[in-house]
Amino acid sequence: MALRIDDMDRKILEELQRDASLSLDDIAKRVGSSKTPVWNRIRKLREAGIIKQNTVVLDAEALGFEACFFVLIRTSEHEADWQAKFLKALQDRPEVQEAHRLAGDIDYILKVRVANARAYDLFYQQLISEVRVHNVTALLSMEEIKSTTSLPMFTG
Amino acid sequence: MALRIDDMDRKILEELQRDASLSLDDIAKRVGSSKTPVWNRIRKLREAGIIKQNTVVLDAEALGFEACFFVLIRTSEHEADWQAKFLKALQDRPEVQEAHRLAGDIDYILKVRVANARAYDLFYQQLISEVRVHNVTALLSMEEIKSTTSLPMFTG
DNA sequence: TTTGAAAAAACCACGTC
DNA sequence: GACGTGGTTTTTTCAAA
Repeated sequence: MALRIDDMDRKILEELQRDASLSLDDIAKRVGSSKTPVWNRIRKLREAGIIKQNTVVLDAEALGFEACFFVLIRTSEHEADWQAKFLKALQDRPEVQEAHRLAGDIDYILKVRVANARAYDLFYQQLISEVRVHNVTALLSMEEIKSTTSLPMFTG
Repeated sequence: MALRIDDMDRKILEELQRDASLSLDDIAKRVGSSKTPVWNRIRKLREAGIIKQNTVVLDAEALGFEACFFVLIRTSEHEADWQAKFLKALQDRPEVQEAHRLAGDIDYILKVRVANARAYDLFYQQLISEVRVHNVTALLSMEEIKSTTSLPMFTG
């Protein structure tokens, strides 16, 4: 689990984040190594869970998801069973792309992607009918200025 | 550009989102088709820009990114050159994973991933020294309840 | 859409340092 | 231990039917 990551690993991860469809040879060339060590490192990173998933990034708008909301939630309930129910509701809804429990005044933030405002309202109505929440504020995104899943490998 | 997407495309995209490392044969089996048509569809989806990127999802905590903030920004400036400068500042910072321009009271929301609270403060100080903002609220994530990049292909 | 064949890439065993 | 070479197997790619 506590895998030691060195600069070579970081370089490989950087390349994979940028383009996971590169061949081993290409990655090896870019990071200044060769096939086998790169392959072994990727396998280790995968087994250690550092690399969690191989996926594709899709164009949300082209697929009809034209609205994106950030939802700020305050609740007065903090009991375990309420939390479990709330959590399950979020997990079950594919519109919810992110959900965080927060410190401070606001208890939760969600990122919700839907076709349009109507679809958001449907989502919202269903959610509040399932779990009790004290206060909900929806922030509507007008423009996605930046969106990346990449983590910076060489912060410095 | 205006590629017509059918259910078979959607099934393929669903599989690719779940695991982009599957072989064509495996995908074909899962979606009830065979290699060549699946390959042709993927190529088209790629060329049409529906599939934007192949990437890996990494374990942020394992890589030392232990803090995640949502930053709400209000500004009094709405001129073009201020906006361009602000936009560039966000693009240039790898800590900023998402940035949206919002409708309403709050002008922008950012999602920022950093090593710790100290690193966030550094980021914050640098940002406000570069661009003028009226009001900034940082929401600290205590727990990532859900995180997915997957779009639901069969909303219904 | 299926078949199939050429090219490329992944995977893995062995030898080297 | 980590790296490199090379060979086998799988997969991708793209014919042609």
